[in-house]
Amino acid sequence: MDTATDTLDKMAETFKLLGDRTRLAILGLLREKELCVCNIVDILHMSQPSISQHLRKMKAGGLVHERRQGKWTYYSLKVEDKPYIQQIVMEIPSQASKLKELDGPSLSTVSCD
Amino acid sequence: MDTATDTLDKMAETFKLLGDRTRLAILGLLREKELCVCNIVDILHMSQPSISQHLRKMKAGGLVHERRQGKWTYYSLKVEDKPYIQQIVMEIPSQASKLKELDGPSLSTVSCD
DNA sequence: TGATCATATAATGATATGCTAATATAAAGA
DNA sequence: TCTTTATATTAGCATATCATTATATGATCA
Repeated sequence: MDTATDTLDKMAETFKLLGDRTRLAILGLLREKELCVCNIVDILHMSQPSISQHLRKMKAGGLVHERRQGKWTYYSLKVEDKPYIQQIVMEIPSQASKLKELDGPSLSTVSCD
Repeated sequence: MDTATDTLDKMAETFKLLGDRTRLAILGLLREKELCVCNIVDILHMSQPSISQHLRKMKAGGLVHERRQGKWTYYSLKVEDKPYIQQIVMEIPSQASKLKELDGPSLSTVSCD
């Protein structure tokens, strides 16, 4: 296996991470702001283990950064050092509307498309 | 499902296509020039059905264009209309060295990394 | 210390993916 | 027409992936 082969495999692994609707949605959310696991669970209406596993994979793949604070684990994008990945994350349709309730008064205003 | 959801799914499908080592290699080859199936089979040392199936998927996903001429089917990139995909294809490590034998005198010079 | 909250991990099952082997199609030439 | 060449398609199998269920860890607080 030469260097180009290694790079090809690494690229493929990264795109596998991006080839999932839920993970793209998470990246779209993290583009707006750092979030804890429970925020993402609430917003995407998915189970906690499922979100946790997606985040673990993306962390292993170097796409997100983890920060622990008390009971919470906060995740944020880690794409500054990866120009073409950053480009891709910018292309994800905005998830900003789903973040509204985090700033607003009530969870009852969550949009459920 | 809203429009953003559709787009998210489409993006995920595209990245699934890119999340395979063989398909990335094929795209890297097609970046250099249009190729027929048998060329790709020879260069990548993979079975004809496997390559054919990968090409079919990429054609379905709109990444490549098919042109039939006589016994041969030629494939080429179809990414001009997709800026961020085009960007990605440019990032694929060069496969140009593997194309040498197509211009050179003998197949015995094929590089097999 | 015991209870609760936030998150992680493990086990399981269903579906998806990629390769191979075998066969089908279709064009070109003898 | 028969054969060869190039490609496509199908079926089968092994592995990978994703969601769920159940359980574990670890921090906070009464």
